[in-house]
Amino acid sequence: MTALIIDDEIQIRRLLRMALESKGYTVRDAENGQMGLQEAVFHKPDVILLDLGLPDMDGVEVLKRLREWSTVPVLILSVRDQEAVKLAAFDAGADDYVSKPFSTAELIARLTAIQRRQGGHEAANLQLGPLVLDPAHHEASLNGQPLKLTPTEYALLAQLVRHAGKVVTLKQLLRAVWGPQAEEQSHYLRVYVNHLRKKLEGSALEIKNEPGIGYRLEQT
Amino acid sequence: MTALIIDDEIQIRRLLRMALESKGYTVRDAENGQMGLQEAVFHKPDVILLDLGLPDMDGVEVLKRLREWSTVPVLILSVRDQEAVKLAAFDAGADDYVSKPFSTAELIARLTAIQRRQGGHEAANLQLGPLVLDPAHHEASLNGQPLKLTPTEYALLAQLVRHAGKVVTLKQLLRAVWGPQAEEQSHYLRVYVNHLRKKLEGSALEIKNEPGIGYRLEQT
DNA sequence: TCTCGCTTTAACGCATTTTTGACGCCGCAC
DNA sequence: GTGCGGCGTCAAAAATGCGTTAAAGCGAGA
Repeated sequence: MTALIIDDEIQIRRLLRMALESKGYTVRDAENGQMGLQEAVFHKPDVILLDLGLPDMDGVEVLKRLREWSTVPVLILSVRDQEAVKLAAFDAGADDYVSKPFSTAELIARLTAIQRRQGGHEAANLQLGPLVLDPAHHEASLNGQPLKLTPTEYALLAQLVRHAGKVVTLKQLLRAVWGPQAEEQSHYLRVYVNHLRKKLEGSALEIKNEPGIGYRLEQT
Repeated sequence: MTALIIDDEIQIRRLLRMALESKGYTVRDAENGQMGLQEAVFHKPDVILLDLGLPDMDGVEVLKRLREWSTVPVLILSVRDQEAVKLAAFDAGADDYVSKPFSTAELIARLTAIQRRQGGHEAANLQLGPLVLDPAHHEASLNGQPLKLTPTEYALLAQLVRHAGKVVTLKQLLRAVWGPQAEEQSHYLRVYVNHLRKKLEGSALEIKNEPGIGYRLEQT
């Protein structure tokens, strides 16, 4: 379970890091918006703590950019307590908003609440027929047999399983697996869908293509 | 989308009811814990607003009982702002905690955030009679049957459905589907309208031509 | 440094989709 | 009746997207 802290004040980062690590989180941090977004793309944290007052760009802007491709839970930290700011943050896709100064215990409690809610989708095993994905360990099994997948293969398959039976657009898949800058690189998908198809051969699962739109994972 | 308010103060219930109804919620309410739990069992609301200071039982106790069988999102309202109370509430399974007096706008924003996370909010489908378009998945269905459309066909039909019953000019259609540089290429439309008409055959929908002006999608 | 496994890039044949062009029809003006 | 413009239909040609395979990069660990 990893958390990403995006805040320019080092004291805050230290305080939060200690609190989170004591709860078993792996913590990464970033001191401005740009670096925060990069971290998010690269390390795919399970939760993000985002300060609104960043030196390089507005926190709400960071959140908007993030939401273009990620649904990771985001808790906003801010010294500003004005209603308009709060509403803008929630509107941009924030999950919670805590004003500084804050109680770390309450912060952790709110974080837990967010992740518990997220848990219904994420923490529990993803399952579709004979295929089981374990997000905690990035492992998969098919018909009870372990299924060996590379990290990229796993990420792609997980995305398909989450929307099992429904079409997932090329852009959605590329954003989720390779990041927003790879939105147009649809050849990645051709290669990796091919890998997955081979590994799913003989099972009741099939990855179908909807030409020009995306892919769909189906149980036959 | 229905909300359940559990609070003993009638002013609060009225205030919340108005705010929620204006946002399109169906609202039910209860003035004590027992009735609240009954309502929850019987009407299965999509979200619950729970006051901690109830006359018959402690709000946290209500929440615990509720969590024995339900995972419905719960937002706590309370006059008490002590940390210990908050932590107990989160620990019992609350999704958010708002202290009275509160801003209704912020409350609604927090409610929306919770429900967004829950997945209750889904992108609005375009619908016209037996035809449903799902923009999130670029899928279409007619009379419940999936309808196979190429990307261009989908884009054109979506444009017509958005202006269902009204004439859409040739230029508008061409700009929306093929881009502004194709404004004059009205022969594209002749071909694709033809495709769509064939695929809509037998349904109650018809694409009519208004000579020299544009096309109109009608329910017959 | 070498090896191994994973990711990225490139190339080719095939299927589908889009574009183009041809032709006939209808309604309207002359 | 004749000519004309916009429309409907069809089918061939061109373009695009997909599946597949293999080789070239790349980084971590021996």
